[in-house]
Amino acid sequence: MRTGPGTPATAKRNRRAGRCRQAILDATRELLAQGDARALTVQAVAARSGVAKTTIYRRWRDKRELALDAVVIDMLQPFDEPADAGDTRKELLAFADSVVTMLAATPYGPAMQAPVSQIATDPRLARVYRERAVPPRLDQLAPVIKRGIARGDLRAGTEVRSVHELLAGPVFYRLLLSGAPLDRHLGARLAGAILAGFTPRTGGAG
Amino acid sequence: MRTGPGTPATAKRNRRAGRCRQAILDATRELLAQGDARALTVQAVAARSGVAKTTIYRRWRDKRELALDAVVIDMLQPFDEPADAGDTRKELLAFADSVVTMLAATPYGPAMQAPVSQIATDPRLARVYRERAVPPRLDQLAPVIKRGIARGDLRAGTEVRSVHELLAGPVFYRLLLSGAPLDRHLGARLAGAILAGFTPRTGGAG
Amino acid sequence: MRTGPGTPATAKRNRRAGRCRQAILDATRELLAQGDARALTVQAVAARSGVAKTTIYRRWRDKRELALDAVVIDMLQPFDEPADAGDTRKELLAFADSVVTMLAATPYGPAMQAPVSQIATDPRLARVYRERAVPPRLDQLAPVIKRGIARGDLRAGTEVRSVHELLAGPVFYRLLLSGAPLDRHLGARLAGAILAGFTPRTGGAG
Amino acid sequence: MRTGPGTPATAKRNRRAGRCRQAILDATRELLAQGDARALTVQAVAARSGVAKTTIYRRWRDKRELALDAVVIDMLQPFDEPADAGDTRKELLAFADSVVTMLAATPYGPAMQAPVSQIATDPRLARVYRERAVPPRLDQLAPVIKRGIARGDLRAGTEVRSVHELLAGPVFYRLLLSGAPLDRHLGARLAGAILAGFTPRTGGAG
DNA sequence: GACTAAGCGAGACGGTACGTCGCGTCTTAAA
DNA sequence: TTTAAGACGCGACGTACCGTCTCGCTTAGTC
Repeated sequence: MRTGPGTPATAKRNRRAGRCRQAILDATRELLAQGDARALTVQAVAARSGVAKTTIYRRWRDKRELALDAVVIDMLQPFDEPADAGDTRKELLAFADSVVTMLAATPYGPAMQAPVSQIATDPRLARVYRERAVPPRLDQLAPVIKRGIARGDLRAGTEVRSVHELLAGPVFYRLLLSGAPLDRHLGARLAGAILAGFTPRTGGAG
Repeated sequence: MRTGPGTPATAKRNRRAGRCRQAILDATRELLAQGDARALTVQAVAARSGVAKTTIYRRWRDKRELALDAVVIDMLQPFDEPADAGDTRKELLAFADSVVTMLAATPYGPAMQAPVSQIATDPRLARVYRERAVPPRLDQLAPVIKRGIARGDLRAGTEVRSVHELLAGPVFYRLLLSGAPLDRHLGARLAGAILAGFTPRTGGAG
Repeated sequence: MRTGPGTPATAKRNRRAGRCRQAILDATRELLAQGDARALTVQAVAARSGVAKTTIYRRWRDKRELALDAVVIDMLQPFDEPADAGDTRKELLAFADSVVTMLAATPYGPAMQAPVSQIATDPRLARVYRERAVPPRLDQLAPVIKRGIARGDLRAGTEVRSVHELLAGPVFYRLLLSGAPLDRHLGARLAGAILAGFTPRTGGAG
Repeated sequence: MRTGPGTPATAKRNRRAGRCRQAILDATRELLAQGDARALTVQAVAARSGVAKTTIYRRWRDKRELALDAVVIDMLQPFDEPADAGDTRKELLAFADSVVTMLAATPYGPAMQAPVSQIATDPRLARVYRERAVPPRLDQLAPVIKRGIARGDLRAGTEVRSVHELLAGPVFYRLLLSGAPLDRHLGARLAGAILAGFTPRTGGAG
């Protein structure tokens, strides 16, 4: 019913709400980055962000959704548009490196572990992840694959999803299970595996 | 091989203790298999196994170690010795399939999710996993790689660990993150990737 | 007497908190009155008072402080101001009877046993008892002694504390140890002992 | 049915059993003497006495009976026969001092607190106390009273039990509740109170 | 001097209560 | 209307002792 001043009021409210939201997400990421999943406590987030616990629950159903939200945002932000480098290996490498870099970056890597591991145990979170985090990645990878096929570097019919699994799977495996470092060589090795596996002869796009 | 008065006592004690231990681990796996990580409660394990809560705590430090123990045992059980099939692709496929099969099996797959996610967030558990679950797998894979190199199917210097990552990583990625099915084709695709990547020409061991 | 915006808030909060507190103390006394010290369980208090266990622990450090609080309140409530009866024997008798009556009353007597026994074994509780329960009693008795001395019924220099010990000690002894009844005669006998001991001739205030 | 050699067998058995029993009681007293009632645990007694927990439970129903047994023995041991000193005050003082001394002695005083406080909360223990610990005391005091009456120092009809309450009550009150010291003056004051109360004139047996 | 039975040690076990932690709800005052 | 502040119900945690039980060993007394 209110007219006129309603819009600026809403704007102001949103501005305040936005500040709250941001403070909460920041605090969440800081806590996640500590590497101990148990450090992420709603009360700790509230204390660190200077926000009331109630305010957090008003916006997120529970701390796991909050955690997921905090990191999905991170995963979506550093997106460059996929560049045509004229070289399939380089493009695959660029993609693999973007995955490695994101997960290796401080504080994103440690901050990812808890939410990602929660994805594994909560179908609802998994659904959010699959719907919000994966498709953009596939969209980014698809043109690379397409050009690779066109160049004759990749087999016709190569599925984007399969390549993505092969590139991302080992990275996550290191992050979550083996604990091996996410170093510079990993991206190259993965790109190489896509092109030639571990066969003696260098792959077609060498 | 010690005989004498000590042994029967120990045996009997162990028999009783063993029954307890088994009941606890079984209950743990059943709860884990329900797919909801929060279903795994020490009290629930106690109730389901008909064992006192204290007995559980007498044997495991907390429910996470219990969970890890329950699944590590599962991971270690289905071990066949790696057979020389005379065909690198077949051997890689056999290995990949063993991973897929184990994680796909009911109730082991779902039961793995919770502990695996905990491994990701607890360095102590991660260490246990790396020390107890990974080496046997690498030991199993190593001769396959060695024979593959000898046959000229794999590049000299191919690292067991890298191959393992490439074979296991995508499987875990599906299980934990993407939720894609662990089907029959996955093993073949992974073995193929090792041998030829996604290049048009069939790999050396085709 | 502070007014303003703060007070109603506090009042309302206190009203709720007060209801909780009262329910807890009531349940505590009921359980104590059962005569079996082991019946006093925080969980039982919670169940009986319809309050969460945590709420109890938010207010009292442990069940012993709760028990002490529950009975100290009882000991402090029935305080009349010490009346000048013009007769030392009567005044001493009134005091002694007030002790007897309080400890004999249902449910206060049985309810006292457990906390009192705990006072005996916990210096911290003992301190609370001495600081909160004893001084009011001495304050009550002091004018009686003073008037008794003034009347020539009591020796100059008679210590309040000594008289109190002599009046209260046997009552507690019956309650806690001998189990003898806390009857009507006890107060009179104690008052008489103060005035004349058990000597043949009636004491000065006879 | 067995005759003859049965008795020595029992004797030897009893000798071993006696050693056990003694070790247990000693350990119990040591733990009680620490002043913290919670220090008395069956496991601690077992550990300290070098005896298996089972052995303790074979002889005592629970730790409270054990504790009571440990101190009742102490209360019964230091009995001198009541001497005719020819002076009622001296004899009363001797009795009062024996109570004070026993409860003040290390480690008996602190060791008494826990069991005595348990007497207060367990009718079964109270019964044991009344039946085993009190009568000997009364028997000891009775001749003193009798002689006091004969000498004209005490009123005819003075009840032993009343005098005992008046002498022992304040001592226990200090020990258990007020925490006041069990010093030298206490006995004298109590004996004096019996004889003259707190009246100005010295009592008949001064 | 072997045999038997009783007591003892060791310690796992089922169980009760403890006191703590964090969740997510709810109420209330103030902005 | 939204927020901060925080009490509350709740469920699980991991711990401490309890008192019971089983079982092998030792020891004491019998044959």
